[in-house]
Formats: sequence, C-alpha cells, structure tokens
Amino acid sequence: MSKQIKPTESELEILRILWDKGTATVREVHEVLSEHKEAGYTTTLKLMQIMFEKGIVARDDSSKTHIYSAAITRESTQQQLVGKMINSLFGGSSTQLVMQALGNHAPNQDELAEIQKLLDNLKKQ
Amino acid sequence: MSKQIKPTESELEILRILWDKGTATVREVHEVLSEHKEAGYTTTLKLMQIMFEKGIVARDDSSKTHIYSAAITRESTQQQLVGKMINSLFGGSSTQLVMQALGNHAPNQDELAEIQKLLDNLKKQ
DNA sequence: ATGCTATTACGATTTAATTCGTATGCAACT
DNA sequence: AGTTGCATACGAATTAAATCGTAATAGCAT
Repeated sequence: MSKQIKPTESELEILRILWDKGTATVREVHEVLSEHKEAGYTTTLKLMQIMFEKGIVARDDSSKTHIYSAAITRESTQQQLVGKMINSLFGGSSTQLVMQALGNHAPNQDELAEIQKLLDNLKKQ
Repeated sequence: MSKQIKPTESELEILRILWDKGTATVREVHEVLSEHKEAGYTTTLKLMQIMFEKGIVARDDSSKTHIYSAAITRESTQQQLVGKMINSLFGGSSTQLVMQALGNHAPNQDELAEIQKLLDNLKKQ
C-alpha cells in the first residue's frame, strides 16, 4: 500500500481534467469545470492549491502562471476506488461488481469481445 | 431517477449491517461496528437518527427500543454508486470498469463461468 | 516608469458530517 | 416508591470540504 490518498468528489473532477490534458493551468481547469458547474475562479484555485499541499497534483511554478499536472495516475486511483467499492458494497466480490456493471450498463459488441478476451485469459490460469 | 440519496461512508457501513441482518436495534448495529471501529454508542445512535430523518432507514418505534431496517435496497444503491463511478472515473465506459475489476481482483473459476453466462446472454442481444 | 490585467496567496465563512456529553424517560427489580 | 440500567433525544463541539472576497504581485503594454 503506497499512498492512502483519497480524492474528494471535487478533487476527482479536477484530476479527470488533468489526466485528459496532461498539464493545465488553473484557468484552463476552471474553464472546463465551468461548462458543467457553477463556481468562482478562486474556488478552483484554492482547491488546486490544497491538492498540491496534499501531493495529489504537482506544479511547475517557474513562471507566474503555474502549470499543474496530476501526481497520481488514473489507473492507481481507479484501482483504489474500485477496490474500496468492492469491499464496501459487494462483500469483497469483484464478480458481483462486474455483474452489476454489465447488467445495468450493457457494453456494445466490440467491448463484449474485449471482455471475452480478458475472460479467456483468466480462465487459462 | 427516483431518489438522489447519497449515503456517506459511515452511513454505508450501517446500511451494510442492516442489509445483512434485515432488522436491527441501534445496540446491535453498534456491536457489529465496534468490531472494526472505535466509536461511542451515541455516535451510532445519532447517525441512525439522521439516516432516519433522511429516509435512508425505516424504524419501528412501537416499543422503547426501536427496530431499524434499511429503506433503500442494496441493489439500487449498488446501481447508483457503480453508475456514478463509471461516469466519474471511467469516462462512462462500463467496460473499462469491468476490465479494471477483473484485472485486479481475479475471480475464481466458478465466478468466471457465471460471468461467462451473462456475457453470452449479452452477446445474443 | 506607470498603469492595467491576470494570477496567486490567504484568511474567513459556510456547509456538511461526525462525534460525544448530558438530560430525560421507561421498565424491571427490590 | 426508590434505584438501577438501558434507550432515546438533543444540543454542542469538532473536523473537513468547499466557497469566496480581498490583497499582493508579476508581467505586459503604453
């Protein structure tokens, strides 16, 4: 267990933007957030500053306008949160989670093929 | 969209106990919680009272010791939280979530067969 | 150099969740 | 009736997250 960092809902929204863009300024993040959410610029700024203090994001402050990037990967965050959900909501059974996800959000044929491939691999173990 | 009820982490712990036991008193819930967590009895009581006010749990107060039960189902809660996670962490792709879950928490052969069955059904659609 | 604009820093407030102490009451036992 | 032991009710304190206003400042344009 490396870091037990638990991004809040708001922090996750910002992380998603950073993961997509790679790097971004507060202004850029705020623009994207504003499309779906009502919040002042300094609110976004403060959130990102706090995330920096927590080590969730990194930043390059060599020029006046700081450049931020995610300090934790999307994959590790997914892994952590999915693992937590499996334990807290599905009694530790990943299968139950998978059934639930597939049952309620059916993938298309291509995706089904992809899952099938993974499944075949797991069966061989 | 019926109810946009969003249980907190603590509330989820209590819900899990109620889902397992069907009905329970505050004392019973507290006993179970105490196995893994440090918290006073009145803390559990207060939490359950608040959950009652929010409509997350129901209670029979016909006798002095109230009998609580979950007012939302495990399934609907799973569905809501999984859906939210798919959107917020997996770009809306249930497939990505499934791949992640299977990759990091491999199920046993029986479970694989179960998933295979569901997969076959989905393919036929 | 001066002024304008965008940016960061930072403190304060608000809101929500969590925790707990104390008061009150019921019921059983003596 | 009085005492004891649990149970609920409820207010208050604590903690954490989110929001925002204001001040300071850097960099650019004039």
